[in-house]
Amino acid sequence: MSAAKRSGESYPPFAVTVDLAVFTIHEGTLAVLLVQRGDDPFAGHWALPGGFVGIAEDAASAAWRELAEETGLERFSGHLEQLATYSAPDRDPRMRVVSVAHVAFAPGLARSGPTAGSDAAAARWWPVEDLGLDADAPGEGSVDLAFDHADILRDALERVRSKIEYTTLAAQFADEPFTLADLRRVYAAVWGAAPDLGNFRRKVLSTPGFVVATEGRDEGDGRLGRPALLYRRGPATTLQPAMLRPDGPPAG
Amino acid sequence: MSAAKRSGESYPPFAVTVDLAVFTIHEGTLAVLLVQRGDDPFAGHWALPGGFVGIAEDAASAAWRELAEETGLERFSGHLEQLATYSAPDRDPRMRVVSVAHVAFAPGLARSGPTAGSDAAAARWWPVEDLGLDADAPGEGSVDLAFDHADILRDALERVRSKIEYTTLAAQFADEPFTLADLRRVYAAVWGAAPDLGNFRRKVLSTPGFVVATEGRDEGDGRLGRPALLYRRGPATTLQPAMLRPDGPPAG
DNA sequence: GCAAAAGTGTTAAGGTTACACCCATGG
DNA sequence: CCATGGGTGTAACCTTAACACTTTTGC
Repeated sequence: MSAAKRSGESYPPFAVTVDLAVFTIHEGTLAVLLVQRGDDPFAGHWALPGGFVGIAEDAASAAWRELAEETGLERFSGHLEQLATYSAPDRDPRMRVVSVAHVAFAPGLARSGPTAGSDAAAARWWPVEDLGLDADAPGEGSVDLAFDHADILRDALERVRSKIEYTTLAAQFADEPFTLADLRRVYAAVWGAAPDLGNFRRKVLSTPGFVVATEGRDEGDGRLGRPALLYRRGPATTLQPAMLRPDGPPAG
Repeated sequence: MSAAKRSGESYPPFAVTVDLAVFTIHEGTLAVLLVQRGDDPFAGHWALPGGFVGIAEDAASAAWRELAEETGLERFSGHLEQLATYSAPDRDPRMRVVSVAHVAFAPGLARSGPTAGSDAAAARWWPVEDLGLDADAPGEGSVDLAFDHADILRDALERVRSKIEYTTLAAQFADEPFTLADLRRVYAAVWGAAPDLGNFRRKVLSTPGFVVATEGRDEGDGRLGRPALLYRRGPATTLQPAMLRPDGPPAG
């Protein structure tokens, strides 16, 4: 190894890809973008969107490029970050592929339709609860994903769930301007349980720069009840102390 | 892109390496293992140990293998985890290399000498404070590391510093059996500031499974004062709520 | 007025901070 | 008996959890 590194000898060639777990909130539930594979291996199975890293770009650039292609959005306004790298030797039967997985999320992606610029056979937003990721036994009632994408998606989900605990990224899921109830629904969708209303407002409003108030009120057409104040995302990035999930983070 | 993926066309070939940021506590300070490069590029510069990922192994296996080779230890008893992947196109002038960086730490590594099984030109433990990582301007008083290893090391340091906040991994830095003062010195070395004595003990002892008491006492030879009780690592992995650093985590 | 949704208050419990203080041991 | 390090106690403060309650709107 270092011998090869020092002398510039031959080294094993790899393909390097990025895979994307793109989340959005659609009709109150957390949804992830999946594409259906046309060819073997795993023909017909659903998979995370992704593609090869080009010879002159880094993984982050490749991820941004794929994101634009798959979502059909020129300017993706949300958040993208590296998750982890998956490198099991048998993860792709055709060749030796190392995948740098990324997590992305943004508001309202599901509205414009995912297939706009996608070159996949089919693409759709799946509510994560319909994927049966928590079930230990795959098969019944669950979608079995291609390659190791179920592992990646599980890790991505946990990343998102924990990240909104100690950062302000939840606001990235909300369409601007948003009400505090909208923001709370983001937490409810991602965590599966809503934080206490009163404590939630206090937390958000007492964190400087989490949200900034606007002049407007939520004057919906047929909506009931008192109109809520509208907010935009503020400059703050971290929450301290963290917002706690109603049931707490998983052990381990 | 996905066209290539679907049809099995040609793809850009990459070299994939692992780089290791291996930490230990040596004489009360946090130290990292670096190797001195013998050849260009960056001949004479210090670098993180690492090597190519083999064609039949995953990145974690490669990291464990390198760890054993570089530290000369057959059974590495500490902790190893993936950090992130670094993939800038120009990070290695010779070829297109993607590196999956890992973080490792264990107690007492510096005692046995790092060069035992290493194939590097030279290897030594560097106190992290001597590396000048915090300085924005490299050069004066700081070691300039090869490739993007200063970036990797900065990220690795922040990972370790934050990880001991909410996990019991600090105990992985301590030789068993250890006193609570030993464990507190781990936090002091990693954070650069010691947590309050009384609060620290209460926190550790009130977290079930962080440490387990032993029968023994610390009966040193020429040591002064009251002998401390000795503990071993317990089965717990997470701390909740987290142990807070004296000055708090960095913003951003 | 009534239902619905937004927004405010209140109190008990528990954790943290920042100390001061006491205990055991070697010289 | 004194220095040294180990170990305990405590009061002010802050945050959270879990509610009950009030306000504003549309019908």
